[in-house]
Amino acid sequence: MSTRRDAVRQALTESTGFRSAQDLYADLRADGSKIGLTTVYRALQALSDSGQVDVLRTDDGEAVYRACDTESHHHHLVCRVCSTAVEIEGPAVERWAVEMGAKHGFTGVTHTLEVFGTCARCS
Amino acid sequence: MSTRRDAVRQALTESTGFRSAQDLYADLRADGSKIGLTTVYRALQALSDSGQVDVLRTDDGEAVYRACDTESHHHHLVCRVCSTAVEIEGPAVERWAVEMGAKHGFTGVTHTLEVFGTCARCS
DNA sequence: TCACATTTTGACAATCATTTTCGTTTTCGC
DNA sequence: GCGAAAACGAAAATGATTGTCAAAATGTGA
Ligand SMILES: [Zn+2]
Ligand SMILES: [Zn+2]
Ligand SMILES: [Zn+2]
Ligand SMILES: [Zn+2]
Repeated sequence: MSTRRDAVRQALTESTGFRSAQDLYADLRADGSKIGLTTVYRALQALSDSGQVDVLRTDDGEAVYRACDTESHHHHLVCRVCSTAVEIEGPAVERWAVEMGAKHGFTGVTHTLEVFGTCARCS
Repeated sequence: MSTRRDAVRQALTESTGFRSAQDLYADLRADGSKIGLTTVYRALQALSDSGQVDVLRTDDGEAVYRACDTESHHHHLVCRVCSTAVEIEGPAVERWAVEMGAKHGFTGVTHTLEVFGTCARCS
């Protein structure tokens, strides 16, 4: 892994919430890095492809990323205000999704699930 | 509701799956309508604002819409190939999301949840 | 250390869905 | 019919993301 990619991973790790490529680019430049926007996008692409970071879309379609503690399947409880996120699990939901798919004849079932709210600090 | 908006709603109703604004625009023009792309976007905006259609984002961030049978809260089982969707419900999931939010001090909890798979016909 | 192949980088241009603008057309109330 | 307000649509503007391509960094064997 190159130095640049590590810088992006690092910047992401320093945040508890989800950040966009543009956010990270601004952060890195503000810290004095000469990294280019294209490189930030490439690093995030590689990191998400290898499952090292999670991606989700904001309401307006912008992609935001997060370096989670675990790489195993999980979901997020995200603050609508500051975007801070908590990793959560729901075994029952996992089962429900698969059952629902089977019930309607769907195969290769997967799912996306995010919970939003306003965190204690932002309330 | 104007004639144009109705045309958009109609085009959406004729499909069992999710369609993008661009898709609907192409469909309508193909049917001989002189509708403009801007109007399609405005109609979809209004329809989703009033809760008459559901919206979700594809992996590449494009917004896709669907005129569902019910306006009450529900989720979708979507075919990855043809985008056909089935409306599904999961009372347990609804409770789980709220509990999870409360457990971490989040207020005003909502959630997004979509199940994907390959439908029987597309398998 | 040196020449050369390979990978990474970043400035800039190109895409493409979506939004804005703004002048024109319809619709509505009277 | 008439004027105000709402709806339209063509064209320009936005803004995130991707493609291009030459320069810079890195690795490798001699
Ligand atoms: Zn995560
Ligand atoms: Zn918060
Ligand atoms: Zn299908
Ligand atoms: Zn729900």
